[in-house]
Amino acid sequence: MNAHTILRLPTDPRTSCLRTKHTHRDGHGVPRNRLRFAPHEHLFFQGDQPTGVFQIISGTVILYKLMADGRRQIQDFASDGDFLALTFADVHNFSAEALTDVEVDFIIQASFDRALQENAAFRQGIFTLMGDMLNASREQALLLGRKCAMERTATFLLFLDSRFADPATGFVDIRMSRCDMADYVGLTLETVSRMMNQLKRQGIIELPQSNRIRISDRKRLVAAAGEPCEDEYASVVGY
Amino acid sequence: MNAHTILRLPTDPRTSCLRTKHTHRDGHGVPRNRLRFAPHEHLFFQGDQPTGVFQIISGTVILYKLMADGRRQIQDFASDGDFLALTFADVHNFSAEALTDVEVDFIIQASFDRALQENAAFRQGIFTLMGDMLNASREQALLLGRKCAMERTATFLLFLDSRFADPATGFVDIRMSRCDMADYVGLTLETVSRMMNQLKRQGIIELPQSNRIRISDRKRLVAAAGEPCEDEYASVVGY
DNA sequence: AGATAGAATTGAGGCAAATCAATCCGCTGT
DNA sequence: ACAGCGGATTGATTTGCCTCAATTCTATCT
Repeated sequence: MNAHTILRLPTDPRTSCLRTKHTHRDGHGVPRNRLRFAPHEHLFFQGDQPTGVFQIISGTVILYKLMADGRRQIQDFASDGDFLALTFADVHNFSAEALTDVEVDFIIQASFDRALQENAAFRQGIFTLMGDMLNASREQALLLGRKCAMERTATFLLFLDSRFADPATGFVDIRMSRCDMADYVGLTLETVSRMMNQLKRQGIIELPQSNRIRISDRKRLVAAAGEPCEDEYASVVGY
Repeated sequence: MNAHTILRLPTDPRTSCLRTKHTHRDGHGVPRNRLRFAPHEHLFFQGDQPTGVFQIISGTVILYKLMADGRRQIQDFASDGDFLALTFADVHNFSAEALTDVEVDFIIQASFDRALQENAAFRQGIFTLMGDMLNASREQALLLGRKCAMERTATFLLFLDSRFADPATGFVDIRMSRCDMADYVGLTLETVSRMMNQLKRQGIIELPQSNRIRISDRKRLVAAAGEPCEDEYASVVGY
């Protein structure tokens, strides 16, 4: 089942005050508060009112949407350097849950807005990041809308490798469960497990433990991921 | 079949010069060139190098990605007021094709970047728009990853209604084919057709012609679209 | 070491949507 | 009015993934 019980423990305001370490300032002079979250704690819930922006210092955060019956779609696994809650809406329209121990810097909305106004380099960085997030989301839409189970799984493993591989050994320590993977690629956990073990049997990946992977034949894995339209035609249009 | 032959007629530079009407300036003082495209013409292709930004004045543009074997995922139906090609990457990673007759304003990259630097109101508008696009894309991911055929179709019809309904009559003139719809919601055209006719038989929508719709029972259509998680818990967290 | 629990794997069967195929419908042009 | 064509609809069948269920594996605790 992808449906799962979500522990919606309301974060106690007193506790969250305790979270706050002393305010520091980043390279752009923006004041930040360092916060910590344990696995399964929520940074915010869908429906909450945004009060500021988070930047992840360490750890991984799951961004997801829920349906009424518990079906879950994971939008992203955010990690070091990523910004969360870059919204201009009046409510968050997804939830953010710590997958691992997480350290984040919290920037209150007013400080963030001011930095955006006054600091061109900061603004450029945020713009680029939003563009990247949009690209990633649209790539995920292609995966979810048009790829088969094996293509989805292979694509996801390439994503994991690009984000979390140990540069020395090439191994990826997978932090999320099969259910989390399934809820990201729009399959069931059983199907994800089957596809991964099929890739292992074919000698495309090493899977010494269930949460440890290495790509042993990248070319074949890329092929299994389903190729994008390669005949990319660069039209020479002189507007 | 979702695979379809794409006419990749390279836009002749001379032709595209002829497109250009005289430059005018918008309310922010940004220079714009009015361009026109006929149905099936491309504004740009996946893989092209971005040269500027488009804003749609009238008509509808399909944004889509292709896979090597022709599978297509439509990302968005962009219409009046929408901006296209708001990218900071060095290549477009989707294609943009006119669905109807289209009028757009083209803003060359340098002008756009300057406006972004100098004009706070313009910047705010673009920021908000990018946030909206990201939200829309993530909502589509939920649809593609976790909704069944009927939910997808109902959701899409609500989207059509919200964007294209005639405010006087409530009717929507559907401009795209069943194949286009299917490539947006990740189904086949046959399944989309079946779902729409099922909604018609149930008295939820009127479908006097195949390209004309009116919602007659919005409540039931919303229910058929699959409800989001309504127990949205607004945690009172005082960071 | 043995017990226990949670996660992952593996198998068997069912079902929703895809595929394949045949009309049907609404155009356009003659 | 009629033929011809592309798109939409409808039906029959297949299939890829889901569902349900049974082990197996791994980690933790006593």
